Amino acid sequence: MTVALKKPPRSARKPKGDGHMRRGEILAAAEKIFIAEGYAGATIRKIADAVGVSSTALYMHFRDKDQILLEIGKEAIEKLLSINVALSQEPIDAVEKVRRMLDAYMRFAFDNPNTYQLVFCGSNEAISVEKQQAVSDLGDRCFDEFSGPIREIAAAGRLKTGTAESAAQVLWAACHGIVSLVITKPSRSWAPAEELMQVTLDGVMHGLIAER
Amino acid sequence: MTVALKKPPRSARKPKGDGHMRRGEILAAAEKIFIAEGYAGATIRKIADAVGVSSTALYMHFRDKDQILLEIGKEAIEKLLSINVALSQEPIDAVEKVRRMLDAYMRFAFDNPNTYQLVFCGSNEAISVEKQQAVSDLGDRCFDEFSGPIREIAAAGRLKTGTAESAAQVLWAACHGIVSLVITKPSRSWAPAEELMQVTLDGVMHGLIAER
DNA sequence: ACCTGACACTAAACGGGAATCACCCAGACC
DNA sequence: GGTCTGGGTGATTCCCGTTTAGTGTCAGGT
Repeated sequence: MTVALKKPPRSARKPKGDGHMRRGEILAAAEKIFIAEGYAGATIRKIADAVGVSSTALYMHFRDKDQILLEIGKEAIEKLLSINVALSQEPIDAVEKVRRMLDAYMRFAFDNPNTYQLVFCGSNEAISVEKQQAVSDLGDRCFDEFSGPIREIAAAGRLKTGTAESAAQVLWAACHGIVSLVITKPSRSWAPAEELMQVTLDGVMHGLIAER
Repeated sequence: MTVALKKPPRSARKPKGDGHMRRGEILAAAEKIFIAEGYAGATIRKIADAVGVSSTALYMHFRDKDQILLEIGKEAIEKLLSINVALSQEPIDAVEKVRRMLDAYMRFAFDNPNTYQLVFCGSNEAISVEKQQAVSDLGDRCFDEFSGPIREIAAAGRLKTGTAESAAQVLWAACHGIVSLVITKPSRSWAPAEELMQVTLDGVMHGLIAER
């Protein structure tokens, strides 16, 4: 008498996804779950089930959970970076560039709330520094694109207060502030998002940058 | 041969902390750990060990982990609220009130980074709405104290843009933005905190509120 | 045709979180 | 005495992320 199989072990084994095929499948499933249920909701087991594979299999392709989700964040930020790069090359006034970059930034956040939280509302020290290096670098490059025009403005003597460095950080932070609050505290009663973005942009631009 | 006791079971039982004494002990221990190690670092077991009691005992006094930490947050926000209340009663210009409230807000955040994160960088939906009702209410009252002077300013026709509601939210958000970024991304290179606070305040006040 | 090793994959287990269970015991009250 | 009550306990449950030890499959050398 041979060994009786105790369970149908998943209706046979999932065939190999050759090359980087499986990796892509995992990312796609993880992104779907992550967008729907956030960081905590996107568990290794759930992702694995969605792919139709054992949870261990994910570790063939990614070092750990954070690497999966940061990869998703990376792809999202690449889009943001490309918007900034495109804007920075357009032949428009530096002030207008800044305004459009910040506008794009806020819209990006509202469109990808979970990803935005993952990357910019950094689950504090939960994710180690080195792990998010790739994402961090991309964020830096976004910020570089943004601070280019700010430096132009500063060089033209049109900064009302602060240095190019602090002004860039404050402008960025003001936009981050409104989107992060609206995203993380959806139960509060907020003014319409469009109005908040508008008031933030107008207020902060006029407050920091002198009229021509 | 009788059963050997595997461990000395804690050097006898911890005597009862009568009344609300034990509750206070737990809060004190939890606060210390939470401030030092953040939300994830403050585990039920660690807190219980620090008090010298089994982890189960904490559930005698608190419904769950979040209630312990939110209680800590509550106490901290009460301080912030009392600052705001005191400021709102001083016989000074509404604009000056707003400025001082925002300044106090940012300093509070830098002084209590972990508490600030817990309350204002809300681990999204992780903590259910009802659970944080008490803290939320306190937050609302802080915001009410803050939006009082803003409404005064709006009524005086001195708002450059937006309504009293959206202006208040944007002012708050700008301050939240800078402190939350500095707190959650300490590895980035930031301008000095004093400068960031200054530039934020100046920029956002001048940008939203007309000179007298 | 046969080994062999690399590879994608697996079940099972580990350790550590929050929370719950059934029980225990000291003291108050009758 | 008895009984109730409330703070206390160890063991247990459930779910995490991650690790271990192994299994099936296939390409390539002989």
